Amino acid sequence: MSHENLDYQNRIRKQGFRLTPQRQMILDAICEGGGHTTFDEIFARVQAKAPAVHKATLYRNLEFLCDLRLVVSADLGAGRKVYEICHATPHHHLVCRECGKIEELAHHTVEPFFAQIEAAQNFAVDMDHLILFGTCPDCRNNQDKSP
Amino acid sequence: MSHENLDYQNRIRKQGFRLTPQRQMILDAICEGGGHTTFDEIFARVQAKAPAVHKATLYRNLEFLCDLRLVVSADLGAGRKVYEICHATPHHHLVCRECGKIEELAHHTVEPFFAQIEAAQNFAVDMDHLILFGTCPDCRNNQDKSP
DNA sequence: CTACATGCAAAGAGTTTGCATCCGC
DNA sequence: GCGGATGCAAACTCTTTGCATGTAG
Repeated sequence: MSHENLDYQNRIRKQGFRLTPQRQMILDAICEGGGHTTFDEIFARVQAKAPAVHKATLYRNLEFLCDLRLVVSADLGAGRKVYEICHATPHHHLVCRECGKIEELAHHTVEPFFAQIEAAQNFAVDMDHLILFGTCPDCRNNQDKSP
Repeated sequence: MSHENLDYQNRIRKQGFRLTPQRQMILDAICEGGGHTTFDEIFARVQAKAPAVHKATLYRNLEFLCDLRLVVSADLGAGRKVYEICHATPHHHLVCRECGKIEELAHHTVEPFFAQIEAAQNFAVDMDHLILFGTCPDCRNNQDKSP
């Protein structure tokens, strides 16, 4: 989940914006999440390195990085929101209602489903970040054992 | 989108809860939404009839009605949350990003997709209210005409 | 008459904004 | 040095909670 190959330095500077240490640390902190990270996790990681960084700066920069499409955010509902480095291929998530664990769902699994909706109803679904709730394999096992 | 056939009076009273005028008005107001209604819309409709009804009462009752499964809520992300009367069959929605229009998506279209995920990853998707964003047929036509 | 509900106000959490200062370019 | 970015604090919105009063059953 590295962001080194994104040429983010130039993509920020090209438009007259500045590559501040805070922005670099924030990008690093999102990468450390290994895929999806909450605001609080990012904030904790940044603060560990630079305690002076303010929450307002993180709010402003998450919006900024999303605008530049260096980062994408996904709203899990119920106030839960996660951020991750933006990659070329859209990908999706399965969120367990029991334990909160997040699994990945490949885009090629989702694509035929969207295509089917388009064929049937002429509605072009455009979700680069689908979130599906349910029960993960582990929790399904535990439920079977203790009904 | 009537709720008269839900036997909601008894379903509330059976468990020792009370059928207050406020609760009736709130149920009515959700129905008026014709499918999905935001908190503010419900509040405005209730206040039009009874200005004394407090926001806290609406918060408490929306949670209460969702607990009793008389109402379901769907989180559209970005702070957008809608409520509607709960019906037997789960149903899903296609939301147009351009015009905001909401179309229905039949459950039998969605079911095989969930089954496929379960077969592949052993993850039991449990969404009785899937929301998919995209572009509706009308807006797709308009886009073609003016690129 | 009893316990659940309501209205009110105040507290709480999460996020945004105005402004002086700072610093990348 | 210019203009964008930061840190700070205050403001703001949205939601929840405690409590006295009201009222459905």
